[in-house]
This record gives sequence, C-alpha cells and structure tokens, in this order.
Amino acid sequence: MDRLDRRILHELQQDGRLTNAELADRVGLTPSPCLRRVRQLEQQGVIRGYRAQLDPVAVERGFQPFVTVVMRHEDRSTVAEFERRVAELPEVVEAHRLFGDPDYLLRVAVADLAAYERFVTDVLSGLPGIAQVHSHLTMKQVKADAGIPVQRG
Amino acid sequence: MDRLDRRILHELQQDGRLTNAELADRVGLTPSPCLRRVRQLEQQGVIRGYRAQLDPVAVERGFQPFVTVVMRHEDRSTVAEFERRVAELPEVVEAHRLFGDPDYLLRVAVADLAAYERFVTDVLSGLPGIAQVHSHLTMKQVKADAGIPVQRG
DNA sequence: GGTGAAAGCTAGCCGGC
DNA sequence: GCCGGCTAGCTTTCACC
Repeated sequence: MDRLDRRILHELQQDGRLTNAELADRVGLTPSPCLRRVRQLEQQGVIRGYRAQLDPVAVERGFQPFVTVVMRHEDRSTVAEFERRVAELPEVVEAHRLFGDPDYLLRVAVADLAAYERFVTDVLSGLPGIAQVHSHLTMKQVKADAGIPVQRG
Repeated sequence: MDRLDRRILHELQQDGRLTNAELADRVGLTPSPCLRRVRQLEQQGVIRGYRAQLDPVAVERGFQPFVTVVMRHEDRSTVAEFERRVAELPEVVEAHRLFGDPDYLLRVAVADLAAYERFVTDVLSGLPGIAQVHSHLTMKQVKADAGIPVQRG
C-alpha cells in the first residue's frame, strides 16, 4: 500500500463511479496498472464495496436521532436477545455497544418526529433488558460524513 | 418516485457500481428507461453521489470513538469558532450539534489509542469554549451501517 | 417504456523496464 | 515486480419508435 494506492482510495471515496480511465488519469497512471491496483484493493478487502449516497429526506428517513440505551440486567441471554433484535430493526441504521455508560449508542432513521415517537413507544421500549432510553436530536450537522481521511491527515 | 425508483435506490445503495444493464435486469426494466430514472434521481439530488466503502483498519483509521462535548460559554462567536475548527479537523469524520445535553457529538477516526490520546490532548482540548469532553469507545459494533432502508421498513 | 447503433470503457495478454 | 500498449468484448448513451 503506497502513495498511489492511497490516492486511488481517496478518489474512489469521493466518487465511487469514476471510470477506470478517469481514475488512472487523476492518479497519474495508465488504465492497466490502475485497474490492477483497484482489483487488488478490492480483493484484499481494503475496498469493501461501493454505495450510492441517498438524500434521507427524499426516502422519508430525514429524522435521524441518536439514541442511548442503558441496560437493567446485564445477564448474558437478555443482552444477546436485545442485540439480536436491535440489529434486525430497519429503523436502526447503526448500533454500537460501548464501554462504560451508556451501554448502547444507536443511530435511528425515520421519517419525522411522529414516526420517531411511534418507534420509541411501540418498538424500542418493547426490547428486553432496557433501563433507560435517551433521545438526542441533532440541531445542526456541523460536519457531514466526509468519509475516512486516506491521505496525510 | 414510485416503487421502481425505490428498488433502483435500494440496489445502488447495496452496490453502487452495478452496471446499468445489471441494474435494469434486477429491477425489471430494459437499460434505457432504467438509466433515465437513475439520471433523474441524480439530478433531483435523491442520489447524492457514490462512494467506495473502505476498511478503516487498512487505512490506519481503525480506532473510532464517539466524543461528546459540553460547552462552557455559549456566546455566539466562540461557538462559531469552535464549529469552524471542528469541521476542519480530518480526524473528525462527522459532527452534530445536539439539542440539550451534551452540546456536540463527534465521530472521530484515528489509528489507535495512542493517536487518540494525542488527538484529544494536542488538538481537541485546544478548541475554544469547551467545558467537558467525554470519550465513548465502542466495545462491539452490534449493527454495522447498512444504509438507509429504502423499501417498506 | 422499448429498440438499435455508435462511442467509450473494461479487462485480459503481451512486451519492456 | 510493476508499468504501459493493444485489442476483443461489453456497456453506456443516444435518437427514434
């Protein structure tokens, strides 16, 4: 993994649909070696895949609070059951088990406040082992997800 | 935006490098109308772009804590300055200003614990207006970012 | 929404450094 | 070992039905 690979990763993180010809041009290679490097990065798992970035509002998922969860009992089977069910919820876009307090940090994506209220009351509260749920609504996105910095940084 | 558009969005969120021919096949269209829909979704901003998903460990950004920040003074210029500088930090992948407490939630990406220690002491603590910084390390990712659910859900 | 044809891109193979 | 040139085959992208 040299400087060239990093530049390739950087470009593909900015625009995952670059043609190989254009990518080669940007990183200063001809198409052949450039494609070889891309394929190798894919095979090594450095590039995990490619994804279209969607506008959450357009697909009715514009309301994205963070939710922290504190658990009551931490017996193994309750925790496992909680995690299994959280992972299955489509509204939960991402879930982390943290060290210390709170126990979990979830990122939720629903249409609006009303949908969120229904989600918390009807779905989330029903999961086993929960002691407390706190909602953190974002007032303003100070920095949008810009991807992982690949070069210097 | 009909059922077909949603299926297109779903497929492109799973694999942003699908060829138009393959995409058309999956959603049950021929390539021409399929491409027209994709272009329209792009122009409308429903599709914001395409991105390669990288393995954070491979690019030395495998340590990704969440950081909460509580501010001391909330006078306008200090807050603005804080936000401006946070947004410029490459280690900060995402930053949200929240309602209530804490004031900010940041997602940080660095190589390891040692790099994180340096980041907090040398960089983050130097920003203006901060009262408290709390680090939340993730023990386990219960659900990895699966993208926004586009269909039903 | 579908068809067809031109232009452009991909991906493998080869030689050269 | 990695780069660059070449070519066959496929994909994209039009105009038109």
